Amino acid sequence: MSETPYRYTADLAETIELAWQDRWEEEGTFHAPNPAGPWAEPDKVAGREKLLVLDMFPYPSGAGLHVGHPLGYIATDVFARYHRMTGKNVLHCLGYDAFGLPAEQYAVQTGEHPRKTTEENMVVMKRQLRRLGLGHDDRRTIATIDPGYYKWTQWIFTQIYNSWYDPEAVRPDGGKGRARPISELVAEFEKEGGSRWAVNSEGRPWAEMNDVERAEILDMFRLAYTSEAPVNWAPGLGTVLSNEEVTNDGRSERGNYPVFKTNLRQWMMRITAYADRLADDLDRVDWPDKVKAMQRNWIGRSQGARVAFAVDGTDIPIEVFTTRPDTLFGATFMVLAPEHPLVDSLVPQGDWASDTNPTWTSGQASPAAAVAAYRLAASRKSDVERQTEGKDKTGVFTGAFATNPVNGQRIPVFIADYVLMGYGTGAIMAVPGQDQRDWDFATQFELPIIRTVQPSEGHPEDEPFTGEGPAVNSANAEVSLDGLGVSEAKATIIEWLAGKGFGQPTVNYKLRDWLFSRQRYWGEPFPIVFDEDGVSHAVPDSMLPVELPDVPDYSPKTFEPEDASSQPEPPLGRVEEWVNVELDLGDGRGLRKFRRETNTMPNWAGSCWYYLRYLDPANDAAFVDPENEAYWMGPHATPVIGAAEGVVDPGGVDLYIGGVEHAVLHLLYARFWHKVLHDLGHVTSDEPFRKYFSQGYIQAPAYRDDRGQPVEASEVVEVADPATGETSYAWQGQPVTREFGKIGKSLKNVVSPDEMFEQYGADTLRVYEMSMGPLELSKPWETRAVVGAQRFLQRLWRNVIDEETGAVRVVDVPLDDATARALHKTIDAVSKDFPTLGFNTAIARLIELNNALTKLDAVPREAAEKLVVMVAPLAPHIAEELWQRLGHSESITFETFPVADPAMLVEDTVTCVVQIKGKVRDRLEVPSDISEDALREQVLGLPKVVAATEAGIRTVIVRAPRLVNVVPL
RNA sequence: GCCGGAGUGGUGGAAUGGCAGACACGGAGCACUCAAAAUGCUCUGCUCGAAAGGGCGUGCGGGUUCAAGUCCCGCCUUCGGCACCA
Repeated sequence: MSETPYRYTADLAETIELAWQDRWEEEGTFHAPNPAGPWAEPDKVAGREKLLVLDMFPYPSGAGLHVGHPLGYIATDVFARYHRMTGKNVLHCLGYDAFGLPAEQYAVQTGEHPRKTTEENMVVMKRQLRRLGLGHDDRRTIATIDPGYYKWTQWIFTQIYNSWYDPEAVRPDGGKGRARPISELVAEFEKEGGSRWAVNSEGRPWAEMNDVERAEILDMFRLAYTSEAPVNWAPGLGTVLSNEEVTNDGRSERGNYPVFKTNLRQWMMRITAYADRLADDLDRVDWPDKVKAMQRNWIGRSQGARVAFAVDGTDIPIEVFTTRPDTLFGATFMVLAPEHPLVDSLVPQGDWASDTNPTWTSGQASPAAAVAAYRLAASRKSDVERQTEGKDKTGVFTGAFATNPVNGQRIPVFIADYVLMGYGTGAIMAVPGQDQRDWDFATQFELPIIRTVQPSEGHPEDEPFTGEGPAVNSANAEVSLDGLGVSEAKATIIEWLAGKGFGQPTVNYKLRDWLFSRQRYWGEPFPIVFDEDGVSHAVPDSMLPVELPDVPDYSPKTFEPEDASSQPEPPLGRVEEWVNVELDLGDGRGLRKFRRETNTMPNWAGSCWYYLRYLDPANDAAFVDPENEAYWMGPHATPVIGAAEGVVDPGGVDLYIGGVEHAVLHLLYARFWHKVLHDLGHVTSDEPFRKYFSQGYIQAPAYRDDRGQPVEASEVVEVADPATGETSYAWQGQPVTREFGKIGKSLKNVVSPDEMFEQYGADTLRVYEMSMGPLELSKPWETRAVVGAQRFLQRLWRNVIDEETGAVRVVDVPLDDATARALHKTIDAVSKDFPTLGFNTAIARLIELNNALTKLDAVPREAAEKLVVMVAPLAPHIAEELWQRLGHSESITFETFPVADPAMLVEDTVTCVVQIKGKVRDRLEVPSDISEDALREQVLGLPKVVAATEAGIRTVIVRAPRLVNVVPL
């Protein structure tokens, strides 16, 4: 029989934790009231501040959670629980991003319906999350695979499909450019003499066009449209991918399959229309600079000019984009991407001109032969090969010459694969004097180099100069840039070019439109049907959702991963009775025959708007009640900290925590959808995530044997060398090497939260994870160290409960002065740390206070109660239990967080540090309100100071009351 | 190559320009115990010293300052992101 039957052990923790989780569920403790909609409880909303705290949408993985996953969930939970104690109406919940590749791949292998495995995984994950004691509003746990959810995903798609971007329309905030219903565009087309009109390629006006022609015109405007364009095709996956899903070595982010560029008709999202707003509005949100930089980089906005170069023998000029129009006088040749559509019309018939430099011809007999050979070779090169070639420039002369508009010089036109068709105009003016790549090419092909910016002193002769400097060699009869700085020269030449009709200022972006269709089964079907003319139509709202049908075979047709010539075939295409339908779309044309779109949406679709559905998940009439959206997400009265003067707050989720791996993909797509919904008047907020915080990762030790293969980490033992005391590691008797890496199956280093619950309890796990270090840092997991968190909670428990009798042992006596001061210092520190996510330092302060209480003979009730309240956000179960045992019947959840008494924060006396020449030499207890003069005098009288200043004193720095620095002569 | 972050004890980490190393893990010792575990207490940056006390110390080299982990300049290492982006 144990002598301490009431000790806080893992078993007791489990009993307490399960009991409180049941009670929270029964009482609906974390149900957050809504102002409107099906769950309207306006009286509970009134007079309280709101707070919306969310985690990134998780995928319910079949392996369950490991200890790295809950880091962010615990952090948001602590934050949310803290704010409930400050009286706010806090909404915190979590759903499932349940469409996804793993379930589908499992289905392909086993024939098991992906819905079944996904739902099973969700059950496991739900259990694990509940066991953590997260204060989620469980009514709002949505899943993207529910038809009731994806009905609204499809509805949003039709909203985007039925919209166009009007760059001239004025927004409520005064800016220009917003989405408008496509019906308004059609109305303008139909208006005779209206401000907008359209003609098709044959010159026929709107009124005379047939349906197919009109659909083609509208596809040029719709924000969701189909287009035949080069897309990323991964034969090994059997699907196409967005640019964001392709790694920089030309492989799929998921599965690491080769990706090829193929021309296919696919669904696209016109995200480029929002490029400026997506870049500019980063100034309005509170996000890590790193993530803002990644988005800006991805959008890749650059200011420059478009300049047209006339070409000998054709009427069509070559248009280039340049960010350095000031260097135009140094343009000595041009380069087109091999795929550039003008190449064919440029290449002259017949043989090379007799004076052609032999290095330009690559040994081919004629320009046409050389170009054909080079294009073929370029098309066969993968992105990887193009990259590994690095700076070795290849290319070939087209035989054509263009004219430099500023000086009339005839300059040769090349094709080379260092110019990319996907950026700018796919053609450049080459300025070797001021560009490294052009310099390399010019050197290789013996082309002239003219410096048009004076290099700085000492700049090597044999290198291009890309820095700032005065323009040289840059004048014609009408304009001179000589002597001007780069930005003045740019402005001057652009003005001249524009006046002459040779060019105009322009802005270019790296961002491409978002490829939105996938040839997969496990995703949202498009709410789109095609009529017998092949014209697309949105399915009317009344027919949503378009439910995902069952199929005999879940796999898209996959191919040899290297088979670039293969074509995608979506699985839904095999369900003929689903694909071919007769519908009345309500457009007055009655029942007609249609074919359904057989592609499905990418995984990102469901995660682009889920945070909005949390706000009103039971609403059948709308994706979210506007009042609920305005309440939870609406703009704040004041902009975020650090935002520029005059900026309007965008609103959005008050705190969003998730991994930085979604910095570009999810966060950019969600912002885009949100802005469309904002423009169309469906949401008041202009950004989805007002404050985003990217948490670090938890890494765990992994071990490899002598062949470099990972071995099961849990079976590795630590061996201490008896002679040197150095530790090494062994697995089944063999020596292994240790490293720290991402937790997962591949490194065999998974630590499950289930093990932690069993050995320590959820509260201990929560405290340990929050105490490891700053939330934004990646930190190594150390199971051995978890015991520190458990000891803290155990001491806390013992301060309140007698381990032998189970009786409450706090005493109803007033606080002594030292305890009161320690308590209020802790309150002060902790209430600064919680709102700023400084949980590691908050825990350190709480441990200090708890240890101070441990040293008392008996713990005063006031100190114990306030400590328990402060611990509650971090370790809610033990706090609830102690709170109840201290005699309270209500949950601690809404207890008011203690407020520090400022009078208790000022000490009567403080330790003054006495420095001599900046080094600490003595200490002195002084009254905290001591005057500078009195302190100086006292310090100068100290024996050590007297001894050190025998030669005299140079200066004395007094920072009363904490520091005096005496500097002797 | 470009952009951004990080380098502090044996380990994770803490420090509005003002006592470097809070708190925790690990380690050492002591108490309790027949013993062990658990728990409690003490010590724990390196170094010289019996001690008192001293010297050194926040990746490296400079600088600013009475005073630098913190600010500035130049490097090194490392981790992310982007990358022939005109």
